[in-house]
Amino acid sequence: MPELPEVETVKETLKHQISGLFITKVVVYYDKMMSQAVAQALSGQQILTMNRLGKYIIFNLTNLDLISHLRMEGRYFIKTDEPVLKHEHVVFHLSNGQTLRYHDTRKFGTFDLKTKDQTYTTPPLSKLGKEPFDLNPEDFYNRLKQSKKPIKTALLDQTIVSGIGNIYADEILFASHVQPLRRADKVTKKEATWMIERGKGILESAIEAGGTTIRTYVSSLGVTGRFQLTLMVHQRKDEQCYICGDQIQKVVVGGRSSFYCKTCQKR
DNA sequence: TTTGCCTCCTGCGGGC
DNA sequence: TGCCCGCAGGAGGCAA
Ligand SMILES: [Zn+2]
Repeated sequence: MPELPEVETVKETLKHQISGLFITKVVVYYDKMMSQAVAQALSGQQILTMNRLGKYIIFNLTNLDLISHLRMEGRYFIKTDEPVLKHEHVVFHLSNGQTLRYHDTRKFGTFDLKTKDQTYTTPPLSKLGKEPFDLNPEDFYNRLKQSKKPIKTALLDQTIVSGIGNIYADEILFASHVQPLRRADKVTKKEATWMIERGKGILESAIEAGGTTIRTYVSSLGVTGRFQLTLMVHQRKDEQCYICGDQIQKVVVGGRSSFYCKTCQKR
C-alpha cells in the first residue's frame, strides 16, 4: 500500500505529466467512486499543479481542489484511447487528447472535491497531524503521553502523525528498538525522538529510491510510485533479523499485521 | 474522550 | 483441476 514516499512519487510524476492541461470530461465507471456532480464540476478545470499532504494527493485546479487517496491499490495511468480496463473506475479526459485513468482493484480509494477555502479546513485534510518532517520530537512525545493505545496503532493514527502506513510503521519501530505492542504513553522521550529522526531518514530514503525508478514505472506499470526497498522486518516472519540473526516475529496489533525482532526491540 | 471493532472490496492462497 | 472459504488492509462510522 502506498505510503508517504510512494504518494510523493506519484504526485511528482503526475505534476510533470499533466500540469497545465485542462480536464475536458470525466467518465465514472463505478458509481461509488465519484458522484456525477463531482465529475461534472471537474469539466473545464485546469490542472494548475499537484500537491500532497500525508498520503493524500491534491489536484490543484482552477477554482477547486480534488483530493485523492489511493488506499491500498489505487494507481494512475496515462493513456490515449486504449479500451477502458476492468479496474479503471474513473477516466479523466485531458485537453491534449490523453486520458488519466484511476485504477483500483479493491475500490477502496476515495475522491473529495473541495472549494479552495475548504481544502485544508475540512475533513479529511483538517484532521491530519503533521508529517514526520515537520513534527517536533518533543511535541510528538507529549502527544504519545496522552495515548494508551499500542505505539504501532499510534503511528498509524493520521491525526497524531501523517503519512506513515503499516510498512514504515514496522520499520520505524525496528529502527527505534521499540516493540509494536508497547503502550504509547510508555515510550520514552529518547525513543520518541528516534522515531521522528529515524522515521524521517527512512521516508527520505524511500522517496529517493522512488525518484530513481520513476521512469520505469510510468512506462510499464502506471504511476504507482511503488518500488522495492530493503525492509528490515515488515513481511519477514520467521526470517532472520539482519542485525542479530534472531527470528522475526509476527503479531496482530489493532487488526494490522506487525513484524518485529524481539531481540533488537526488547521492550 | 478515547479506544477498538466493523465495514468496504476483490485477488489470492490454502485445503480438500 | 477446480471450488470454497478466509484473509488483508486505510480510514470512516459507530458502539462501549
Ligand atoms: Zn534483531
